[in-house]
Amino acid sequence: MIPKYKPQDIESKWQARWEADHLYEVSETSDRPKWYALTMFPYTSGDLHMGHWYAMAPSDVHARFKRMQGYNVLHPIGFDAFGLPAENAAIRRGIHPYTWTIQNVENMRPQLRSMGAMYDWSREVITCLPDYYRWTQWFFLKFHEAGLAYRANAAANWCPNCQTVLANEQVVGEGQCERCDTMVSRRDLEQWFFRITKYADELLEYAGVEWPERVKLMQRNWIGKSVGVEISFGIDGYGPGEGEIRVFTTRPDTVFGVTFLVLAPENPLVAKLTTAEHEKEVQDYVAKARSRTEIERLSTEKEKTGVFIGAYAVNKLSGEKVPIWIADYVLQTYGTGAVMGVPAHDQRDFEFAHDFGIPIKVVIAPEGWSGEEFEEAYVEPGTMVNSGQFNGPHSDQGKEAIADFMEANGLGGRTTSYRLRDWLISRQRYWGAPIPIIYCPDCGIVPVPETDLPVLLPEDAEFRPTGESPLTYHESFVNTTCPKCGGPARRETDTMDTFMCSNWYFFRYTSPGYDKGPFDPEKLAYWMPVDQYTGGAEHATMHLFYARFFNKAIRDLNLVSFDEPFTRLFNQGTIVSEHQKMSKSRGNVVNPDEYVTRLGADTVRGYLMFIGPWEQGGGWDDSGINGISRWLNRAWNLALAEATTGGQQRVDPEAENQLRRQIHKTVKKVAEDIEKFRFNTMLAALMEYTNYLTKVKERGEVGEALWGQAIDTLLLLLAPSAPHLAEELWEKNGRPYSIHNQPFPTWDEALVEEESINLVIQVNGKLRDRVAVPATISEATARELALSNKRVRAHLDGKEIKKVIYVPGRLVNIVVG
RNA sequence: GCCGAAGUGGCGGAAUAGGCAGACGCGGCAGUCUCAAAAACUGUUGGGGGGCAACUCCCGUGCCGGUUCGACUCCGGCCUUCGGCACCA
Repeated sequence: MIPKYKPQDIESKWQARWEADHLYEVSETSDRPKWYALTMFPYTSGDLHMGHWYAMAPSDVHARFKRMQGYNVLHPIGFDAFGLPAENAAIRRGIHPYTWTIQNVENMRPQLRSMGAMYDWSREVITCLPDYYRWTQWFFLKFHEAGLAYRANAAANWCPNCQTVLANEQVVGEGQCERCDTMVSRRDLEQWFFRITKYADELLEYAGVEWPERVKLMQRNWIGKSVGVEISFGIDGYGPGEGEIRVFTTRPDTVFGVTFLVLAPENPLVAKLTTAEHEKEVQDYVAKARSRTEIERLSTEKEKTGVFIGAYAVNKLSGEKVPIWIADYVLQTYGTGAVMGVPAHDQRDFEFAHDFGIPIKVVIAPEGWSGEEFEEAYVEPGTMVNSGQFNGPHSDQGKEAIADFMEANGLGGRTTSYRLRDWLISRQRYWGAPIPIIYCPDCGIVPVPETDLPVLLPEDAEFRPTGESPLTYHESFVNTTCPKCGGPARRETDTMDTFMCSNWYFFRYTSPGYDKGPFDPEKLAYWMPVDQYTGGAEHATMHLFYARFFNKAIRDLNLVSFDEPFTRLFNQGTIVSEHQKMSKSRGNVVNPDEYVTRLGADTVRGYLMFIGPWEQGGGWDDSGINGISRWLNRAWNLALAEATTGGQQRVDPEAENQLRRQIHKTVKKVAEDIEKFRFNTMLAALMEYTNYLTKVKERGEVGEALWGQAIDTLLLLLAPSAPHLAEELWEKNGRPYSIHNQPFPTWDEALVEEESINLVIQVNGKLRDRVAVPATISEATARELALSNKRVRAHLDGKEIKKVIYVPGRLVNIVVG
């Protein structure tokens, strides 16, 4: 009698055993090659939900596979714990952010354990604890020392009613505060930046890494490198040296076509140049523009808006006077905060000029153009016209000629512009790592000495909205003494962006208890860089980009020796529920616990892998989960069944031969699919294998030895995906503990190749018949077979055969006229 | 809007150096077991037409067009959905 498969009885048992045996704890002394398998650590926003499982279960399968392949695998876990949700929870529920966060960690730990992942829990990292953020602050000091950190003015969302700074997420609807519905405005604050733009060019390279092209492309577009020319325009009424407007353009060849200039509403020149009669209108427009989001401002869909400020610029090449406007589609943060308007050769300028009655001047002629008006901007290259001394050549040469001329005459020069801007890390919030800076009335900006770290986040701060950073009102925190002169001084009250915490958690995993630095250099040298990083596709630009910058910055501080932190990257898709990403804040989370209780973790792991390609994500729908449950049940019964022949029935050598091929084919498919994260087809192959074994058992044509080998292979192939079930069956079948210390099966390529194939026969590309033939069939035989085929002949019927196409091992296509 | 992906049966999906569309699973239908039901197991299942029948023909991968002996796959143009857009993480 075969015992029933009850995941509830076996899963917690094995989890406890593995942990007691320290099975998944790793050290640097192994003689196996190292493999660092990293999954993006979860944010402590509440309970673990299906979205977390979707990220973590398949990556655990991959890590387990690598372990069985013979690697010394580090697969750590930790918690991203600082940030806005904890502060919101604190305000809403009146609990301290620390309490709320740690409660969530306590809830998530057993949930994570219930997944049966091979995490090395001895290396857990929590970013909101002082022994961690001490080093986050230390890195800030190093960046400051190296000139990578600086202060500048930057706008923040400001709710005039709540008197507080709002995150973008807290601005809802048409730009209202999520708490009180008041229209949000922008407020300039002195804030800290990291000079990420210094690394813009290096960040465009991906030396020695295997990343998906689409992620690299997104990051390259995020950097937005564009090579062009900065051109100086004079200002009417101002003498040389008294004022100029610099614009950035990639099209210097069109400079004679400039009929207006547009400044960003925030451009400091606006106040200086606006004439008295336009002042009211300009001020109103600037105020309106500042309340709009960048996404709204840059939309090419909406109607163009802008106002004339009353002043004129002078085109130094043509000597022409053109009006100066302001418009919200020009951003102060990109280029020079000013653009030249060439309506004939830029579609956005064309529409702007059309709407406001500005002339359109053609300077690049399309082929065959004879002076007619344009219906839309002509953005392609062409012949230079209406451009004074530069008339005649192709615009590609004109571009260079004009750039040369400008450089020679001091009117501008070649330059490179980036869409990327420096990273604003200041947050006017409580729940983050305090920025370790002191402001002294005498000495100015003074970094906190390393020996005084960590700058502890005070527990008793007022974190409800007040109008200032919460720490500002904490007197004993703010008031301190200057480390330089010993006089009274004030602390920086802003905290750091949580992306700074997540920039280096994977370094910390290599030596989590280390207290002489952020990490033990020797252990770091052993484990880093990360061999395989997996995480949500939504992190393609921000986290993954900041972490690369961080790595390069600390490399230049001689803290690490490698250029890229993550050698291989895989971004899984998003699991959606109610048409949106699953998240606590959206209230659409699905709790995995009830499924684990009812069907077992192995089933949930399998189902999440089976619903589709991991990189695509998909909607949560549990209607198919029983299929996985049933399959694991079948595998269970099969593995514990009596050997098929029992020594009585006759062993059929052909059946054994076929089974042997099936084993090797399945091993190959499973190994290759796990390697490439194609978990859905990996499981499909295992199901087919299970179905095949069921038939083999019914027929009873194979001997005990081979059958035992077939079942062992099944369990070993299942081990990464269903670790508890595989371990239990391995033990029940008398194999030595643990299955997770066994090598992954290998395959013999000769046994994978098919002996016979189905030759497809087509007429004019349409399938007419399939014939089983030996894989070694010759072309002549295949053609002959096709032409003499009964079904084919019916379709040839008197028609002329034009040609016959033969694809070896696949098909014959007969083309008739 | 911009950047990046994806659209295939009733459903999730499989198949791309261009070569059998629908693997595997869910659901449905029929059957076995049962007093009965559930569970489990077996068979069947893209749509339409013809044939008593073994069988056979036509249509079919978001939409429109193109390249090719042959297109889910390549090219051009749309539509829809999802992720990101710098203070959610």
